[in-house]
Amino acid sequence: MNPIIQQFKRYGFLSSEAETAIEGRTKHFFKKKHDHFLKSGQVLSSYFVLEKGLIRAYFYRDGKEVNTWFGEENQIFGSILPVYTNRPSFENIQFLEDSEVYAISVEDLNELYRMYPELNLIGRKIAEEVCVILEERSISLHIESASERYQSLIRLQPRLLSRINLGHIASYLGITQETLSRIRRY
Amino acid sequence: MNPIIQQFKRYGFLSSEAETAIEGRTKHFFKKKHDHFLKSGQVLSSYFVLEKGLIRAYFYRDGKEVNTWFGEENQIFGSILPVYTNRPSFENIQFLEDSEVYAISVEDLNELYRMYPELNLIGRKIAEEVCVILEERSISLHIESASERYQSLIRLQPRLLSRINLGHIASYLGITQETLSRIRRY
DNA sequence: AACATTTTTTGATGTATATCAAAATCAACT
DNA sequence: AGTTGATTTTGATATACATCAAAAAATGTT
Repeated sequence: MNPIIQQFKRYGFLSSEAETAIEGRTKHFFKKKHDHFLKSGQVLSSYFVLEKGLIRAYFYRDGKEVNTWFGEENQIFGSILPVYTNRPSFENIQFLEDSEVYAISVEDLNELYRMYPELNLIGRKIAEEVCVILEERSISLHIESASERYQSLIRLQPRLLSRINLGHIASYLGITQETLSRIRRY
Repeated sequence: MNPIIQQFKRYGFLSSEAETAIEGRTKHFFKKKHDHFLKSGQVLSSYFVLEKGLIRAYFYRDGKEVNTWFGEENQIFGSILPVYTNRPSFENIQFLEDSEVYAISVEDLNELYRMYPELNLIGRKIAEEVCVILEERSISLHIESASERYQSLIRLQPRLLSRINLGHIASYLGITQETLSRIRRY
């Protein structure tokens, strides 16, 4: 089954008509390691699911890349900003491994919301779950030391550490790679 | 007009039946400065609006209070966590001025979502807007220095500074009051 | 107005993390 | 297996911010 539909069904009921409509608008494609999904400011991003693969979201600050999150299999993600404002995201999304992707564009999603208002319950649940995740992330950045943030990451997304290099992890944690190296040495 | 309804209408259409149902479930009350709205873990929080007043949300860390956000007039807020999970928030909410409040409980809100599914569009929009705000907050904590975070606060919520003491502001920014004082001195 | 309480500022010193430079290790390719 | 480039670690030093203590200023109360 289309993994977007599979993810949607975790949040609420989907009529078979809505399911068919989503099916017809789902894009399926493959990307190579280092490819970009979205160039910031170019394309409206959308919700998507990795059947297989790994991605990072990042933006530029003083010419340097800053990672904001990582995505693995069996998650639904995308930028909320374009869904909410209909404007492009400032985030770039890059594949860190060869990946198989199912995606739905913002335009299609908004049309689906119009045609099948029942989808708004699922959209609400997804946005609410993202709020909870972002709240935890803010608190972690607000009060935890570098080493505590690293421990939190190990606890919450342990598999990431074996798939992503330490430079990317350090950037996500908001510290330098040197500091992360020293933290790991204990 | 009931300011909860007023806020809801900023996000989408509300049928007159739904409006009446919300009206009937809205609680209206007054609170004194220093009162608490919710004690964490006790009561399920809800969406609410300040007709007049000022609040802070905070939690405890190592016995000390840490502020997570402030709320003023003409905003809708509450913790998403209880709405999403139906479990109490870890946050405490305290009034920083004598306040007039309109509120709707999580139980009532969830019943309204069931009775008037159209409300899910509004709920989705609200959650999506909160996502955008939380994303900005995370980025601020991720990459900005103490002084930059202070400047961002001045830019985004200038009126807060004249209504809230510097201890509360410093806690919100994730720095000590002494550091904030030195930042302000330039 | 005088006193008590709260809030803000100042000073001295300590600590976590950044920066810069280089070495060591690992991975990829021929 | 040897060479090249990427990743990770190590060392020396700098900086932003914390901590502790106290003074100064502002605010509230009788």
